[in-house]
Amino acid sequence: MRWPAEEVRRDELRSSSRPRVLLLEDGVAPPVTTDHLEDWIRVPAGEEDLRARVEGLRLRAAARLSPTPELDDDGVLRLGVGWVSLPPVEARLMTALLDRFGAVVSRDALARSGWPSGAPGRNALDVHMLRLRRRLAPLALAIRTVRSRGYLLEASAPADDELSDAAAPRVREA
Amino acid sequence: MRWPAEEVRRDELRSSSRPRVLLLEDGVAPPVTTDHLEDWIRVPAGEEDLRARVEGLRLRAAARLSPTPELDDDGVLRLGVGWVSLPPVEARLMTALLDRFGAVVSRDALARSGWPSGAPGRNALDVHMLRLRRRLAPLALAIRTVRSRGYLLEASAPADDELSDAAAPRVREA
DNA sequence: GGGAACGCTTCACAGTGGCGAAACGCTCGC
DNA sequence: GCGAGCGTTTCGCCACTGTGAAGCGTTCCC
Repeated sequence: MRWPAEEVRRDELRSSSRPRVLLLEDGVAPPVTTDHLEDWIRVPAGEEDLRARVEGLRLRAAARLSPTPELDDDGVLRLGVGWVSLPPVEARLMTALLDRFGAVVSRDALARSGWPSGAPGRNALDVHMLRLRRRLAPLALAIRTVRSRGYLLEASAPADDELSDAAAPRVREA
Repeated sequence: MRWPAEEVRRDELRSSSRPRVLLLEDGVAPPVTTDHLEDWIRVPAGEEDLRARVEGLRLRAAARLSPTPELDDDGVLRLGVGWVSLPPVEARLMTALLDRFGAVVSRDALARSGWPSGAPGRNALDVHMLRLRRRLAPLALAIRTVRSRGYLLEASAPADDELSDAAAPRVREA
């Protein structure tokens, strides 16, 4: 969109939380904003530069809609503004889950990830998954069980999704 | 900073979650990232444009992290309107925490920062962290323990929010 | 169909070690 | 001497981890 010619449209997009790139006409001062979904570029500009601005903005907007949790080297798991600290074993388990975020990770792979030098009793994994679930709840992350296959990490669905779970189709492999 | 000449420095800043503006040299492709704390501009560029990029980034960074406390050379720590004075050892510890505001600082790093010429007993650090906590409380700053990892400095307000918003069942473990 | 086997969840309990906190004593500058 | 800063000792709680076992629904097999 053009700026400041299309100021009205900018405000509409802003109020509906949609991303936008302002094309600055010559001699116009750049707007300074804290809005993460807004960017600007002075025209004329290279095709490549414009594309980079749009693409970067698109990625950030997507990341905002389905935020990916990040686990740093100190065992701190961050998602949005919140964070929790994970003890060593659970941090390693979490790494395996994050590597395949949204996909199934087998119990075996989890055990190898959590205890690289040999797993303890079989039940240890179960207990740690339970503890991880409880730690993750405040961040709106959920670990789903895929029976006889493994576990899957995903963003916690809103409450209504969980309620329908009882009568819902089980996640099964075809 | 320049790009891609200073790529190493870019990565350092990224990993410590600090904002940065990349100055693109002629003919270089712009980087596309989801990092909210990074921006870029192609040089040569107008002084005004550069300032707008920096200022926008600064505002976003400030909005993301709460206001950053400042420690002067006399051991006076200021945040907003309030301030406290820190004795030498605690001032040095505070420097280490501020350098990585919001991230975990290991006990080891803290000990090296607090006692550059060799650390005293093991528990001296614990006691000083306790004393720091009490001094920081009036400024609404909190030092969080990340067990077996280190300590983390943050604004103390967020914690209350998180506790109150969670309608979760009380989670306790023996 | 019905019972046994299986897979997962959850609780209860114990050992180990990290950390919090108080109390005490020493040193240094005013 | 007095008070602030600093370090040590000591005690105790609790986080982290692993084990055993109960509960429950699903799957398998006769």
